[in-house]
Amino acid sequence: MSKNLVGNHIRKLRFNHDEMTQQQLADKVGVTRQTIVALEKGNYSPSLELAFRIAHTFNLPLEEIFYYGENTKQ
Amino acid sequence: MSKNLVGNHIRKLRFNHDEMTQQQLADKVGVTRQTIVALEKGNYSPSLELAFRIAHTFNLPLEEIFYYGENTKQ
DNA sequence: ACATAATGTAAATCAAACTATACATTAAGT
DNA sequence: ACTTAATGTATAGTTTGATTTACATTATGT
Repeated sequence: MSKNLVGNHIRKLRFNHDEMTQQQLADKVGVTRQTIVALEKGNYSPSLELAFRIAHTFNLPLEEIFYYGENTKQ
Repeated sequence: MSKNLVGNHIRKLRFNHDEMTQQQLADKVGVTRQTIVALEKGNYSPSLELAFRIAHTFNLPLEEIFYYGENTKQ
């Protein structure tokens, strides 16, 4: 329950960037693959710190990856 | 330990916005005053969800309030 | 001098992010 | 047919964000 209000485009971005795998992204940002899986599934929203690291990895502003709103899908 | 790598301008912004008190900001974003205190002190970085709510309250993009880097102060 | 509002600090507890491990499924290569 | 890489799913456990409560300090107003 307690639905997550933060969505993201991580999955899409992985494929736009070199077909990066979940494991590769996990390694780059310093978390486990399970964390990436959970984020892509939308199970929970990341810490701000992790969000910054992911944004940095994709060379994008944080708000182009993560979005906040009632509508889960943007 | 485990120093926090995310800083913010919350305190500055409170005074730029109507001299908003910690309690008022806490109420607006739906947390307790202690959470605001801890954030201003830099004790930890907020959840991404809370970061979005704070940014929304100040009508600013998230990255103008929160920043990531070795240098704690921006 | 007294009251009140805003802030600082601290510690116990709760809730959510994140880890670790494990196993199943699908697709691609040899 | 077999192996390997990538992904899906699940669950118990650890870490850390956030709450709650409580009390101290400083400034302002009366």
